[in-house]
Amino acid sequence: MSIIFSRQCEYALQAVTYLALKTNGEMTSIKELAKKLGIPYHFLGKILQDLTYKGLLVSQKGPSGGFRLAMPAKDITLFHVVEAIDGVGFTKNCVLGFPDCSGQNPCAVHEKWAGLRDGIYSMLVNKNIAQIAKETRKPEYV
Amino acid sequence: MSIIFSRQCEYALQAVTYLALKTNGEMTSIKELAKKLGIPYHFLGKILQDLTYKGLLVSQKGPSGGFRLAMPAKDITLFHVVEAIDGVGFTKNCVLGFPDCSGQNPCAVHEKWAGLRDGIYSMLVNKNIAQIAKETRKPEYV
DNA sequence: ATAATTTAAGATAAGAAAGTCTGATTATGA
DNA sequence: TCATAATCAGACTTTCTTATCTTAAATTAT
Ligand code: FES
Ligand code: FES
Repeated sequence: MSIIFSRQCEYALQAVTYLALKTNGEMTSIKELAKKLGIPYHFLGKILQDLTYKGLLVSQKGPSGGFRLAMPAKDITLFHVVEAIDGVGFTKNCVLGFPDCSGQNPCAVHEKWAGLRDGIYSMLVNKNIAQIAKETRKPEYV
Repeated sequence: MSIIFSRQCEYALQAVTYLALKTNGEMTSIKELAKKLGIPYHFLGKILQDLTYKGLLVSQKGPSGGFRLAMPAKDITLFHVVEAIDGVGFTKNCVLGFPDCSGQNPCAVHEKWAGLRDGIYSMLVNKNIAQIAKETRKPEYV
C-alpha cells in the first residue's frame, strides 16, 4: 500500500487542526479528540504526548485538563506537525527509492518529482492552521 | 518516516526499469539485478515472482534463465508496476488520512492535494519505460 | 543421464508500526 | 480532605513489512 504520511502523522494532523478550532484557551481531552476523530484512545494519547514534548501543544492534567496549542494557530503550519512526527525525509528522497537523489544523479523522473515534492511542501507551509480551521467543513470536527 | 511507495514497490520499479535496458529478448538473473541494484537477493526474488504472476514479467528457469519484460517496454509504464505491487489507493486517498476524500467532503487541503495527486499519476503514466530506460543515467544501471 | 544453474515455494525470523493495558501522577472541585 | 478526572509513562501485544533460509522443480549443457 502506498502512503504519504504515517498513520501517526495523519492522526497528529487531524488532532492539531481540530484543536485549532478551539479559539479561546480552552483545553480538549484525549477522550473528545479520540471520539470525534475516530482514533484509538491510547494511541492518540501517545501522539499528543509526543507533540507536547516537541513543543507544539501544551497539556494540563486533572479535571478540565487536556491539550491546547502551544502558540497562536496562525503560527503553526501542517509542516510543523509533519516535521515533528515523520521528519522531513520526504522533501529530499527519491520517489523510486534510489539512495542518492539530486540533479547530479537524477533518476528518470527526478525533475518531475522534484516539482511535485515542492508542491507538497508548499501545501504544508502555505496555510497556517488558523486558516485551515476556518475553511474546515469535515463532519468529524462538529 | 514519510514514504510514497513501499520498499517492495521501489525495488520493483528499479528492477523493471533495469530490465527495460535489455533490448533483445535477453534474460536477466535475480543475481545480476540484486547485485547491481543493491537489493536483498531472496526478497527481490519474491518481488519478481509477483510481477511475473501479475503478467508484467516472464520468467525462465535453468542456466541462462532469469526474467524479462512480458511485453515491449513501450507498452509498460511505472504506473503498471505501482498498480501491481502497491495498488492504486494513493490516487484517491486523503493526504490527511480522513476516511472520505472527495469534493463533497473535502479536507482543508483537498483541492491542492487532488492536483498534486494527479501530477504524481501523470508522472507515472506519461512515460513508458522504454523512454525511461533511454534517459536513465543512474550508475546502478551500468 | 547427469551435473550445474536458475526460478518457485513455503516456512520462518527480525524489525517496525500500530494499538492496548495498567498503574502512577497531577489537578480540580465538592 | 477526598473522590474524581485527566495526562504520563512504561510494558506489552498484535499486525504488517522486510528479509532470510531451505528445499523442490525446471532447464540447460556436457
Ligand atoms: S533521483 Fe529519483 S527523484 Fe531524485
Ligand atoms: S479529503 Fe483530504 S485530500 Fe481529499
